[in-house]
Amino acid sequence: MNIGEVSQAAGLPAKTIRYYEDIGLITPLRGANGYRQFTQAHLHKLAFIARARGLGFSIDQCRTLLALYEDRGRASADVKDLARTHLDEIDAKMAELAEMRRILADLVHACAGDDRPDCPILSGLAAPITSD
Amino acid sequence: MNIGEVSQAAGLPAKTIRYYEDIGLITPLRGANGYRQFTQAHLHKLAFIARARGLGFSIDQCRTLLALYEDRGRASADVKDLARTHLDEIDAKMAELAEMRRILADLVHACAGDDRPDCPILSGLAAPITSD
DNA sequence: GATAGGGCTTCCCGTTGCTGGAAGGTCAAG
DNA sequence: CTTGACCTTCCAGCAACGGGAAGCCCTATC
Repeated sequence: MNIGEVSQAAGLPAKTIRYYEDIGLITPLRGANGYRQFTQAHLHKLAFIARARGLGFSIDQCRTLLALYEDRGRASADVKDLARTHLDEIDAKMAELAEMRRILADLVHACAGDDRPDCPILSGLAAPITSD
Repeated sequence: MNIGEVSQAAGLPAKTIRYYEDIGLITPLRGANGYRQFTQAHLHKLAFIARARGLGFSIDQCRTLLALYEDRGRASADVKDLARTHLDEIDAKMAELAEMRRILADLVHACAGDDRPDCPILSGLAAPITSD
């Protein structure tokens, strides 16, 4: 397969696939014309990466996941550890966003949003909300 | 004030403040020795930016917020629009994270996490979960 | 006056994960 | 033979800084 075809099949832009080759995630063969040649195994790997990325795993985590995937002697505990680490990262991000959201929603709620200049949002940014 | 002092007072790394100058967010004066000279007004602006960044506003949004802040004739509706846009962005990110979290948590839950190689997490990544 | 230390300056590279674009080779169809 | 869709490489850039080098500046101490 050429890159266009795997791109379609894996749901990844060709640019991304070239990038993945650059950083050593996959290593397609080359045809006589210099075109990259992908096998079903390559496609399988790319789809694997695409899904892992879709779950928010970093490229480095994907690299580790791929290595575990291809290591038939792995312990599932290792995979689970990695996944749980990532789950914690997600939870941390969600908590951070929730906190932002909470404060921001309060400010938005307090703002009249009319044509007058008084704005609790700007005031809130100009000085932290002191509750005394 | 020198950069170290405002850095402390605004809670921003000196590097960040220099960067903000680079991109035109603030324009401190310069002393005879070439050192940046910050006024209380500069500090105020930096603290404003720091809080806006803390709420997740992009640099560009901060630029707009600053402009609105300094425009005494602004309409609070403009501020509210921007804030609401950002609120929507936060909601979108949270939804995306929640969806990742949901799937990932399922996979983690299904994984024994022992020394055997069978791993639903890897299987789930290798092929999407088909419920038929 | 020399020296040590801290703070300040600029400059340039690295990060993450790509994306866009230019300049050019290749291939199949008409 | 030409057109157009592929493919190739390389270079640049995004956000929002952070690290570190090389080199002034300022103050304190001896």
